[in-house]
Amino acid sequence: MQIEKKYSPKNIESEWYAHWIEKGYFRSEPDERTPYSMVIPPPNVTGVLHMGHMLNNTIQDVLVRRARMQGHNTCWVPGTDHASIATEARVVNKLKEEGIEKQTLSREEFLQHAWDWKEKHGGIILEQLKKLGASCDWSRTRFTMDKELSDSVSRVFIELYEKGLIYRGVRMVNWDPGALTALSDEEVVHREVRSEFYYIRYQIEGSDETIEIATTRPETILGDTGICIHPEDDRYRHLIGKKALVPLINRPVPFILDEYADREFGTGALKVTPAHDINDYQLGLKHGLPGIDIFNDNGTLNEKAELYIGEDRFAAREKVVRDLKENGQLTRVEEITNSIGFSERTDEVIEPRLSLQWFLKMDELAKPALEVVMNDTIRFHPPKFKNIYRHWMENVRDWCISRQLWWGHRIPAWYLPDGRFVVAKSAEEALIMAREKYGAGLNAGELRQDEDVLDTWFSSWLWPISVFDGINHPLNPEIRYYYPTNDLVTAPEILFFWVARMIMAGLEFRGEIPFRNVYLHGIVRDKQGRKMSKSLGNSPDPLSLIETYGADGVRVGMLFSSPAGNDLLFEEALCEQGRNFSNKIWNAFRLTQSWDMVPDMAQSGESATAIQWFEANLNRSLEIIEDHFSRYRIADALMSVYKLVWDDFCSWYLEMVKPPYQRPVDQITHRATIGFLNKLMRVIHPFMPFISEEIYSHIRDEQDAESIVVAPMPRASSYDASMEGRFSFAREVVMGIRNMRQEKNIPPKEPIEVFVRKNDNQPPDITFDGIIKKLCNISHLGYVQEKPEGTHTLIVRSTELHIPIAGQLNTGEEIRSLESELAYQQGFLKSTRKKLSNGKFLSNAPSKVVDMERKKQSDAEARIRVIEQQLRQLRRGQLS
RNA sequence: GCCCGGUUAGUGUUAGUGGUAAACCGUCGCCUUUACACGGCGAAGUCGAAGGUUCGAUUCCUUCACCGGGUACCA
Repeated sequence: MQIEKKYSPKNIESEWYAHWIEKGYFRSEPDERTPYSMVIPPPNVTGVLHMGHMLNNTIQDVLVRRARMQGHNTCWVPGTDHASIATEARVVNKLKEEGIEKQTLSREEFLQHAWDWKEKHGGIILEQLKKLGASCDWSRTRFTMDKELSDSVSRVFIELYEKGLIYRGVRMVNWDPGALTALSDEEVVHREVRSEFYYIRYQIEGSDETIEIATTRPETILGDTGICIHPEDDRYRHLIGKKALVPLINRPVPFILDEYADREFGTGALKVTPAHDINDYQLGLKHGLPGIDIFNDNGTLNEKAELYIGEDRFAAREKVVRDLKENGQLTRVEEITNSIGFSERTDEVIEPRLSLQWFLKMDELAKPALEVVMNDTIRFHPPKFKNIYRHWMENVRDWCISRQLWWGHRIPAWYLPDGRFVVAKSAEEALIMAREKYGAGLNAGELRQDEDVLDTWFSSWLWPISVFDGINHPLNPEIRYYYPTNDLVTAPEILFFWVARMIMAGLEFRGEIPFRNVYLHGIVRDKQGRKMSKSLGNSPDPLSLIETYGADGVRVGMLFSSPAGNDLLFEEALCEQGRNFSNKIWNAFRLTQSWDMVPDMAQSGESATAIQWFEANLNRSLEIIEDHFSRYRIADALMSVYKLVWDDFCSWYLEMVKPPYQRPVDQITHRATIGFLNKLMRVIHPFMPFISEEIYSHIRDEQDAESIVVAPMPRASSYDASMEGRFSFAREVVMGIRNMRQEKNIPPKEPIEVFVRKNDNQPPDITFDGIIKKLCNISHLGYVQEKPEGTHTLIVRSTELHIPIAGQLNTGEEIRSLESELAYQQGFLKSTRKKLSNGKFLSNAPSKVVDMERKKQSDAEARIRVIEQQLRQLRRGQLS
């Protein structure tokens, strides 16, 4: 068989993926096996694959594939999210490009456009995930606005309303003047910004006196309805009962006394604008000040502002400043840094605004959801996120769930003409309910459904339940089998948006946690640590990465630098490393395929030892890998696999058993080697699904599973633990000799002789002697009592290796290197001696440590003896 | 401001430990050896700073510096 020298993943990957789908390996139906279920964090339906998705889904796929090979009935449910704000904005923009304004369309017409857009562009990302190798059960693909899922949303809305947890009320909300909707607290991102701090002089009514007030938002003076001063502030106490005139519009406003005013900050006097600041709002409530809302929805000023009507708030700010300056009421301007809220979606500056919205009470939902995380019923990986979670949960405020948008789940509330309302599943039920409640005479035309939709997260929080239809049909066999899911893999960014709320929903609607483990991975950043974004243009195109390095290579590259919870500084070189690893595996395979196997050939002792050693090593590594997985240390698990394959299998094992050029290999060794390769492919399959399947398909036995996807994951079994120690000495010898060859310029082809002098009275362990001979091209390996003449000496631990060297090269350099080694050893010896002569050390340190110290001392002494002896000899030679 | 987390080789990524330090990548040097140059062999660190506890601290404690995250207030 002719096998390419370089592994090329391109066709292999797409063919295997198609094959897996055709065989239905990713499909899951409830059966008698233990389930392993997981839901995908649904990407935005209009989204395209970016590096964050690649990382997120690679991790999930590793977990799922491993669970599948461990015999679980695995179900990874894919799907997408309708993303109200983002999708609506895109559809609005697209319509604008076609010359259609949203306002000119009816709700139904707009939604038709939105659905068309979704059908056309939605779910591209899911196709892209297939390129990555994601082993989702595609037959279960869900969308948050599917019928079942939408029904689930209104059902829980009604239930929570009836329980009194959902209420409607006027509150100060975060208004996004770009998206024209209210947002929840979580959708506001606070950033420190350099701002101007304006000092403005207010006239006292009926007097020449003025009072100075500082503000960062001078345009809001037009909504001022009071001035707050501290009750004990002597500077201003005399003003009580008087009124100040709001500059430019001369509205008289009263002084109020409240300890909220900070005497140290600004001028100590605070303007109160109850309609546009949460603290002012509370002050206004407390002291009976009216609120004057001077802004329109889009952030322009309305007629209540009296001035600059129709102008944007930032333009109005400049004009207010200009006009105040002109009339001398602006006394000075300072630079300050303050924190400003921005919309997470549109990046508009959030306008705090009084508004009638729907809210969900959080206290009762938060308590049990906090408890299950703090007591590790749900485990966070890494656990450091527990603290952050607790902090949020303990300070959670009610959730504003209504959005002034059309794309999403419409709020199931119907209003009577007088504003009273009912909450019901449908218009029909609403009518019946309204008649019962408010009078039989009502007709359908008099009821109007709420215009708003629900926050997207109000559907996402049900995701682990609703994908199995567990809200509408709580006892259906699927939800009972798959819920709770096992693991959730996501980014800490959405810990509150999503994870916390899923936990609340799970406990509230199922009485059970939604998942047992939450794996939180970092953000993919570029090499300079910047978040990858379209506008920076610093994100590589995931699909072209896959094209270049293969999905296996990219997966490995992403995972290499991705310890749990830490951000990942992505470099393309990591994918290159992944690709190189593919190639290494490929060539190991190629080597085994090039061997001629002769059935009746006797197995060499070296091969038998090599097999024993690798068997032990493999099991030890499997133990380590299992431990890493059990602690969700996926990058570490991969690193262990990488070293097992590259170092242990390729660099050591294959070199040990490799037959000389064009010579055959015996049957036992051949079979064992293929068996190892088979196991290694299975261990590696969750990380590199394609190349492992390709190689497996060539080497599998008749009785093996037909595909590696469903082959059993090797498990660690008991092994000869002494092998490791014995081999590690042999490895030091081999490395020492290789090193010496390089230093002395002895080509690998030239055979050498080695005479070993042991400096202890133990019989030598010759287990690896044959292998050492083979790996170092040693023609004769013997044990001696006396150091032979004319040899170069290597010291491994306290054993001397004497190697005759044809031409003595560079004695001086050798002396120098021995001298520096001697100095190091002497320093080392000195420190151990110091310890051992310290009575306190001997009496306080555990005896194990003291023994170790004694062993170190005797080893060092032995080494020093050998070095000194050799130095003497070299110096003699130099003199003569 | 408060609360977490971090600082270990090269303005890289991370393990780890009360007994003079590991891995990956990168860099550099040598090697085109018959699986693989997408390869092989090798080199380089006062474990952020200062104190303290200890026979002994990179590890435990305190303070500080810097970085990251969360969160509050900021008129």
